[in-house]
Amino acid sequence: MTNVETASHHTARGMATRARIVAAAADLMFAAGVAATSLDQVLAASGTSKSQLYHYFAGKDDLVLAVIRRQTERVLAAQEPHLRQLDSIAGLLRWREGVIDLQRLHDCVGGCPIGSLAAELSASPVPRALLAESFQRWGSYLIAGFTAMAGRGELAPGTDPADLAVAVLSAVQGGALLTKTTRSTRPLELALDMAIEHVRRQMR
Amino acid sequence: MTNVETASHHTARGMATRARIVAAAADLMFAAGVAATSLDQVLAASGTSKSQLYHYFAGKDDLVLAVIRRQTERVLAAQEPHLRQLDSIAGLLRWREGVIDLQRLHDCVGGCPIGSLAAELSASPVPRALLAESFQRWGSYLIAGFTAMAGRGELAPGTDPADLAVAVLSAVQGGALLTKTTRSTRPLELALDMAIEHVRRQMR
DNA sequence: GCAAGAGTGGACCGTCAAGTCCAGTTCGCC
DNA sequence: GGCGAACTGGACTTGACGGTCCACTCTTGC
Repeated sequence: MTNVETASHHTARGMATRARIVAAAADLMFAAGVAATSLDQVLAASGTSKSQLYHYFAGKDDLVLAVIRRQTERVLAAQEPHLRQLDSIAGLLRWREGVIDLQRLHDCVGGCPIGSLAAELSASPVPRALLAESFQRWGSYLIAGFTAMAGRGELAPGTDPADLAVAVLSAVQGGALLTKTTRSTRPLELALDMAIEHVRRQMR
Repeated sequence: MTNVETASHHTARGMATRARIVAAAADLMFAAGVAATSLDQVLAASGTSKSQLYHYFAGKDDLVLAVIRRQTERVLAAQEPHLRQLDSIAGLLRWREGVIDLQRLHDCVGGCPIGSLAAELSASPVPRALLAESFQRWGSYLIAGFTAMAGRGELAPGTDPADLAVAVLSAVQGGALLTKTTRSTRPLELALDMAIEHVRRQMR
């Protein structure tokens, strides 16, 4: 009954309300963290009431799962223009700019929405599994690009696109964490430079 | 009056009590996060009472600062055998093993103690500043190693040891985050491999 | 047009968190 | 040994939080 993305029993108005709740929760949790965000804050920010929240979600934990899904979609959507062209150094460099611009947009506050959720929630099994899946989805775009490069014979034989993707993602996450701690885009820039150099090094 | 590491007004017994509180808090917060750890849990785990905690700390925020300091010391101490020999690829590889073993020791739960605190606390100015300092201290060991390499002419001219250190630290943090999310040491291994390759690339 | 059920508002409750307070004990020092 | 300060125990206050409940209003399908 809860946690339904598609309109099974829900009307258009209901879905809109649900979406408003998730959007408000995602913003607040991005800014302050999951634990530091109360349901009352979410209700105030979304202009809804307790009964509505519990009409659409089983509880806070369930809402958090919806937030994870939403943030995953948003992160991927924000990179969408670049994600499908990660099959060349030029494409990776364009993606690099996009990722860094995104951090600048938020003044280096909050870091990576997915990464922040992962840091806070990966002690709990269910959110952790969902977040692992989010990373995997993100990584799949990198893997697709690297696989295309390998298919064109641009990658040294024996290079595993999946391993390469994990390394690059690690660089993004670590760079984003240091960026939000130091309030400077520099760490993210350096980490991404390293990662792209790493890819280039596998080329031949 | 609070937050005194050295024995200004405190007796040996008092300092021991204080240390027990910080130790218990650090362990609990490492396992579950800062927000998810209550003072009552800390008291129970340390065998102390409310009045003692508030005798040594101004409040939870103040206790958290002490926890940051303690975890920083612990992380650096755990790497101590390797930290002073980061001036060669061989030294970096030994350090790599140490870092990975540490994650294995905790079954990939919790990630990097400093990184986890940074992810949760870098929205608040005071903890954030302290954590930035912790990263800088950590990085200073890397910088020392790279500077020694540069002094021996092993690094390509124009290579900035500080930039190199930030990139390597980013890899560790990102690798640790993915490691705790996927419950596998693989991401950390791949990230560290990439980072060390990155250093090697700046050589000669 | 009229049920049935989706959607809504907000009062209410139990719990547990941080933080306060005070009375009592131990310690360090003269 | 005795005085003051450090130290300790735990009852207590206050408030916020997640969660429940019920009365009420819209929407929709027939």
